[in-house]
Amino acid sequence: MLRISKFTDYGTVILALMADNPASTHSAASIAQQVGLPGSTVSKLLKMMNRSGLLTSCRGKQGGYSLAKAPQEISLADVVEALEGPFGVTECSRQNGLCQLEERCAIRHQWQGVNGVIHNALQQVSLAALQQPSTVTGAPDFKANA
Amino acid sequence: MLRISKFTDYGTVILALMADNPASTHSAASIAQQVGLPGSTVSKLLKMMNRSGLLTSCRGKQGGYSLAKAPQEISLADVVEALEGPFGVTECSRQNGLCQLEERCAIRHQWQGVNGVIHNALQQVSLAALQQPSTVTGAPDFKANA
DNA sequence: TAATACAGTACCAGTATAGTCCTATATTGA
DNA sequence: TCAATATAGGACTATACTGGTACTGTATTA
Ligand code: FES
Ligand code: FES
Repeated sequence: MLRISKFTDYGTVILALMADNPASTHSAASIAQQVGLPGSTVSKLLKMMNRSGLLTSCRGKQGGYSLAKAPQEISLADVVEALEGPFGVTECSRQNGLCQLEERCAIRHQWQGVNGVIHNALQQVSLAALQQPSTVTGAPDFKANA
Repeated sequence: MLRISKFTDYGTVILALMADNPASTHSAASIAQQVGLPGSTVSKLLKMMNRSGLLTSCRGKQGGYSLAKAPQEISLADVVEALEGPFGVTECSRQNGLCQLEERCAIRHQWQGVNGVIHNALQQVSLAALQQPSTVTGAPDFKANA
């Protein structure tokens, strides 16, 4: 399926929650409780997003996580890449040498174009946009002639 | 990963090949040979796409598959849906009752918007467009304000 | 120094993916 | 009629990924 993993989905939910109070720090436990997911899962996600640079962390009492950047500057593309690695709609559009058809494939370049378009789409949706109701609409504008 | 399956990728390669000769019928064996994939795999894909209505088939000698519609009228979205089922970027954006967060999730609606945008993007790329070099470009035009 | 909270990683079960194989059925042509 | 061709429809396998859990270690602070 052309689908993001549940983890990434959860990640966006968590980040959206944190974006409500961008200044304060949030502990894994409190986030888990608010969002209704098992603590261990939330903890794992926070660790991953921290390692990818989306969050900053502090240990000890009063510790927790907070957003590394302003909500306007974190996009869905950032979250996807943080939790799922390099962006690629097809195996082939992400990196060379992964697809056995690469040599004789006539449409590889086209998929890379599609990949760019979708990546771009996700880049234009920030955490801040997620908080506002129904801001994400509109059809993409292609130069594809057909 | 936000990625289509290899099968779907292969499917587009096969359809693009068939779109070169939209009129004639192509046997599974000849397609496999041209595209460089194992015959059994190609056969499976053709059967799936036939059942989804993308292709028409004819058995017996001189039999084979051909496109059910003109190359201009078959989009990447069609192929994805034929081979991967209903379109949904997130578990939740596709159907109700699949995600445990549904009730308290603040951003479900936003993901559905993103889903629509991506679906739309794939709908705008047809088999005919795949054949031409570098026709797929351009950034999507969002109303998302951030 | 004890409690808190993150860091890292290993682990497991369930599921999806990619690929193969086998039997049945329809069509054609000799 | 018969044999060859070619699709129809599954069942089946091995592998990889996903979602979720558990455990050990380290930093901070009251
Ligand atoms: S390069 Fe992989 S299918 Fe085209
Ligand atoms: S409804 Fe599933 S994460 Fe929002």
